[in-house]
Amino acid sequence: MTTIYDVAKEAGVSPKTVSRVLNDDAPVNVATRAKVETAIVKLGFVRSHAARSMRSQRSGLIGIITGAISTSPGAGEPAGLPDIHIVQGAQRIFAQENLTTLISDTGGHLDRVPELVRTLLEHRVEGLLYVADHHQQVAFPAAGARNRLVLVNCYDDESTPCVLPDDESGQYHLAKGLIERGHTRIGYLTLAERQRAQPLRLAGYRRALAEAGIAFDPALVIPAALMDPAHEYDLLWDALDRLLTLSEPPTVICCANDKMAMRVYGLLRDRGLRVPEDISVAGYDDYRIIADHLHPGLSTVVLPYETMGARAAQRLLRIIRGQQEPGTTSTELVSGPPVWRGSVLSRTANILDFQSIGRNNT
Amino acid sequence: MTTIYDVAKEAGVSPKTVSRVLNDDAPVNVATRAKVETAIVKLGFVRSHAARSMRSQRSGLIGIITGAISTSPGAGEPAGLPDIHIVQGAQRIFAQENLTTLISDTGGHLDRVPELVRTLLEHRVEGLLYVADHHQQVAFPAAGARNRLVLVNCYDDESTPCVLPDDESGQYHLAKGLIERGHTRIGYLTLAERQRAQPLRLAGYRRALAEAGIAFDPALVIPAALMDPAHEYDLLWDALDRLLTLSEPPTVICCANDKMAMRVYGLLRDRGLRVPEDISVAGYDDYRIIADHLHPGLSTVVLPYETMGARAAQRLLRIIRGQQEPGTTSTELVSGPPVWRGSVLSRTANILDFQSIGRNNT
DNA sequence: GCTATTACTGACATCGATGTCATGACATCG
DNA sequence: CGATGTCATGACATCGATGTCAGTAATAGC
Repeated sequence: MTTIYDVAKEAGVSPKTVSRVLNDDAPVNVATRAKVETAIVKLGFVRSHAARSMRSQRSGLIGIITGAISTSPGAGEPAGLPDIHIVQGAQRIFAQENLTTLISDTGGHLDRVPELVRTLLEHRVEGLLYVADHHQQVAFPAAGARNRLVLVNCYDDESTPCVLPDDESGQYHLAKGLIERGHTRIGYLTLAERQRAQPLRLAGYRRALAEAGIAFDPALVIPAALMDPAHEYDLLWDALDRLLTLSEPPTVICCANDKMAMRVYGLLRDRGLRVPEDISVAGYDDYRIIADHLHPGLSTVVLPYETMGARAAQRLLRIIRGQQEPGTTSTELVSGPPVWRGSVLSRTANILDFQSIGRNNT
Repeated sequence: MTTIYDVAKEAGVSPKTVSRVLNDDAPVNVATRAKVETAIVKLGFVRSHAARSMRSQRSGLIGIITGAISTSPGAGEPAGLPDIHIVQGAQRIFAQENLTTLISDTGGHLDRVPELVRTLLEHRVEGLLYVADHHQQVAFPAAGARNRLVLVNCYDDESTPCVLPDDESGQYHLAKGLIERGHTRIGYLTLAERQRAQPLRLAGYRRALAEAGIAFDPALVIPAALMDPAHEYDLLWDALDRLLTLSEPPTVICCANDKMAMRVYGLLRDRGLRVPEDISVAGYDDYRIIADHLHPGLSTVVLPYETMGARAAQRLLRIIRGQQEPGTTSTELVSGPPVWRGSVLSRTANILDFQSIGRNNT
């Protein structure tokens, strides 16, 4: 590899002058600069990041720890949008700031995290992002990075700064939108109880009902997702059956995520029900590949992973740069709007029209 | 940051001895080693990668250039499995070898590639992987990395080593499997003509037909995917309509990818056709989120991205280490098997049964 | 016309590790 | 018992850049 010394010799100047040309540090005579630049091109010189960052004590690196890249197929994937989108959003911000991101993948083995953190620290990352694959509590072994760490999609009990999805608000706005569209019997196939998002979303659902003066009916809310996907299908079939055989069945079914909604499409079709003419369906996540391409398109709630990643990145930058945090709270919530596609029928426009459709097809 | 000098002072030894403990280079007295290790823990010492790699001339870094992370929603996504799986496979191999991967994202801007390459070279990556988002020809500006570069999912005209999906074989085995299941009229909704995979897959389709002695009927093969997804939907509807209104319509429809198959599910349902009782459907990619969760499950062909990534990584390692390449060819094909799920009806078991089903529902 | 800046350049030390070489204390061998 | 080898350790140079400081020449200010 050629060094600035080679370049200096070639151009007949001192190494320091080459450095000045490279960094545009201090004034350099145009003729000198030209000579140096010619030499650089001629020798194909490329700066050594190692030498540079060693001297300047700045690595220009940000570490991201995630399981996104290797959430292996088959491993208990906790249903939801792939967290790679979070990484995406963060990387966008860091790239703008000329920071290189060093992405470390857990490969699904959480016990490898301390090792990964160590590697990142060896690279002298200036900050660290920990990205979880779903909203959860974690105990991140930050070892020496505690004060330049931001958690994304997770939180801990040490008030480490974190960025979380606003599950309550998301489900609230979805339910509110459904009510505005004339639905009052809103079925809800939920996540497993112990999923962190679950009580939050349920709270949002109930808030929307309460605001509209609709009584909460526990029979309409059934858990239909398990951590273990193996038995999930039967569970879903059963939950759906319970909803549809109620004496006063729902006119719309909210699903805990888009993947579940996709299955519900199939199950409803098996029962001879059309979406949305006979029954409306909504999801959660706005998992584009599903929501966009299902037919009809799936109404759902944006799980704002990209934004969360970007926010976390901005927050980390503020911390690194020693700027005062705007608020004093460690938790930052990011909410995503509902997206309305064909899967939800509006019953407000013309009730009579709806009834005639219903009569023809039930 | 503490250095080995600090550790040396704390432990009362020379820096070199600390280095020896760290690298387990040369024999160190157990008592000395203990002192050093204690000092390391006490001071929270972490090696500097920069200094290390500068001296040893080994970075332990591999660069990966991809658009995987930021194939932004909305940008003309060329339908297919997200290339993140390729990165995944490669990273698995590199992690085994204690190499850290530096993932550079094009952010969808191909013109940023030279800049990314430069950054990677500044980090003195020992090898470079370029990952494309679909099977295509590229002109990669390798600038100085030409001899430690492997292309994945793409190839160039300079015989750079590359790893590609075996599209011919994939479609061949799918069609062969369909024929074995009693299908002879096999509809095929293809990719756009200029997609590299298209002629290859068509060749596979025709080879299977030829081997079974079935005449090729051009009316059964219709392009239904565009590079621009905006008009794709109408195109697909029209293509499907043409297939279904043939005097002798197909008993199965092969789609260019799983996403298209998902849409076809919906369109077929609109026409009152049941999958697979009335018509079978097959996809391509084995995009798990779709293929697994559609109802019924989608029969498709594995696009072996994870394996391709791993193979490319292994190949790059061989190149870096100066080991002789096994073959002399620059191109390495990786084939993926068909996966049979519920969307394809076997007509071989009992033809009469099938006919009765058909009569009831047509 | 003399001082105060500014433009431009280079010598040298330094960042934090490791490679090379030297050295002393023992152990082993013939 | 002397020659040789191994263990254990440290002094010193070095990797490739940049920060500090110094110095010269040209320009500006009064």
